Amino acid sequence: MAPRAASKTAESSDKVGVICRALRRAIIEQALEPGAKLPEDSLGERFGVSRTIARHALGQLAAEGLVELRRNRIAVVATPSWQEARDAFDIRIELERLVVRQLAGKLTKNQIAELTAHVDAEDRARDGSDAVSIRLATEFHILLAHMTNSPILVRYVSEVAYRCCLTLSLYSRPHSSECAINEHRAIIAALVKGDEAKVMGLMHSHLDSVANRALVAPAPQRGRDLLEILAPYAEERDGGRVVKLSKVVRAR
Amino acid sequence: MAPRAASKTAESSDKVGVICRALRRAIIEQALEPGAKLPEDSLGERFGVSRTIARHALGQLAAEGLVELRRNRIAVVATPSWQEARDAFDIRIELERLVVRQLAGKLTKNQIAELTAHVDAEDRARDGSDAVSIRLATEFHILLAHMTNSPILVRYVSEVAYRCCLTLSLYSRPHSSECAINEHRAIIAALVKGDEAKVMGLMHSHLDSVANRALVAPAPQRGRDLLEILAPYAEERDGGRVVKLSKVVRAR
DNA sequence: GACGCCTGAATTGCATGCAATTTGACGGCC
DNA sequence: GGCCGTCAAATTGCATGCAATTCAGGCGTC
Repeated sequence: MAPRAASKTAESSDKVGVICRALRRAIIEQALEPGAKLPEDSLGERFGVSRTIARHALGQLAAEGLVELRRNRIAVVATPSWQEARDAFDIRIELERLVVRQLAGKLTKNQIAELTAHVDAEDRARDGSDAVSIRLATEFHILLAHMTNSPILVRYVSEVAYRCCLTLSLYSRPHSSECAINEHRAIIAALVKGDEAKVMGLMHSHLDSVANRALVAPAPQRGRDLLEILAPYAEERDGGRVVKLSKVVRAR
Repeated sequence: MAPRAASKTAESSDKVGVICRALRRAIIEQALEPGAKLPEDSLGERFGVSRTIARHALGQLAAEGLVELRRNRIAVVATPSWQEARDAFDIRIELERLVVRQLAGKLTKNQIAELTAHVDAEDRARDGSDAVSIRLATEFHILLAHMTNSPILVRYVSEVAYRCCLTLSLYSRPHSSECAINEHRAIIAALVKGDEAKVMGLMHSHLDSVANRALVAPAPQRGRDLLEILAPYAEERDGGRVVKLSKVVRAR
C-alpha cells in the first residue's frame, strides 16, 4: 500500500502534520480526555518544535472541531454538547451513505482484501483495550472513504468520524462498539454484491445504531461541563442556605 | 438578531478571522482568480499584520480547500479539478438536503422574513456584477444552514458552498446563476409549508441544476491549470518537431 | 534562436523575544 | 470560616530575525 502522502489539504509541512496526527490519535484513543489542557509550549517541547508549530497544529485541530481554542486561554480538547454529537452523527450518516453509494460494486480485489484484513484486525483487537477497538472501528470508515478517491469526501468523513469518536468517549457507556464488527462485514459483503440501495440502508442503520447505543440520554453521564450540568441546581438550597456556585466554578 | 459571534471553530483571534473572511470573499467574488498568488508578506502588509498572522490565515483557508499550500512555495488560490468540483456538489446536495429536512415547517416569522429579504436582495443585484450575484446566491444557502443552529452543519455547508462557488468561477460559462432566484423562492415556500419531502426534492434539483449548468463539460474552458490541460499534448508534434513544454511550464 | 546553467532577489520555515492577558494563591477583611 | 482584592507565575498574541529554499533573469553555449 502506498504511504498515503500527507492528507494534502494542510498539515503538509510535516512537522505540523505529525503533531496533528499524534494528537488526533491521542484524542480518539482517549489518552487525552475532553477538557484536557494543551499548552503550546508543553506540546512544542514534547515534539521538539517551537510554539509556533504547536500553535499551528492546534489551529488545524480546532478547525476540525477536536480542539477548543479560546483567546488568551490554554487550548483544550473539545467537549461537544449532546446536541452537537447528534448533529455530527446526522451529517456522518449522509456522508457515509454517499461513500457506499459511490463504492457499491466498484471495489477492486485489492480493496476488498484490504477491507477484510482491517475487519479481521478489529476482530483480533476485541480483547485489547476499548480505546483501540474504537479507533479501529473509526478507521474502517475512513478507509472506505479513501477508496472513493475523493479527497473532499475523505476529509469530511474523517473529520466527522473523529468528532463522533470523541463524543462516544464522552457520552457512551463502555463496550458499546462491540457488535459493530459484524455490521462492518455485512457492509463489505453488500458492497461486493453491488446492491446500492441495500448497502446504503446497511450503512444508515449501522451508524444509527452506533449513535443510538451511545447517545441514549440527553444528559451526559461523565460530564466535564460542570457548569452546564449544574445550571438547573444553581438555585437549589442546601439546608436552608443558598449554595454558592463560585467554588464549583473554580473547580472547573 | 445576535451578532453571530465569530464562527467559533477557529478564526476567533479576530485578526486571523478578518483576513480569512476578506480572502474568502475576494475569492468567491473572483477578485482573486484560481491560481492567484498569495505571498505571506504582501498579505501581512496589506492587512497591517505580520507574516505570522497571514500565514495562519492561509493555513485555515487551505484547510477549507480554498487555498493551495505547497511547501516552500507561494500559496495560491486553489484550482479544483473538474472531478473535485463534481464531488463537492455531490456532498453539498446531501448536506443541504439535511439542512432543509431539519428546517421544514420550523421556521420562525423572523427567519422567513430574513430569507425573503435576502432573495429580494438577490433580485436587486441582478443588474450588478455577476460576482455579487454569485456571492449572494451562495450566501442564501449559508443563511439557511445557520438557521439549523447546528455549528457543524453551518461549517460544512459553508465550506462546501464556497468550494462550489470557486469551481463555478472556473468551469461555468457566464450568467449561469440567473434563474436560481426563483428556485430559492420556491424553496422558501416549501419550507414554510413544511413539506419535508417536497423541499428536499426541490433543494436536490436546484443544486443539481446549478451543477449541471456549470459542469457540463469535463474539460475546463478557461483553464488556469495549463499543465493539466496540456498534458495530453505533451508528446504532440508541431510541424515535425516535438514541442517542449518547459516554456509553457514557465508561463504558469 | 532556443536551451541550460548560474547567481542575486524574493519567499517561505521556523525559532525566539517582548508585551498583554489569564491563572491561582496568598493575605486581609467581614 | 468564607469572601474578595492584589500580585507573581504561567501562558498566549504577535512581530521579528536568520537559515534554507525557490524564483527570475542574464549569460554562455550549442
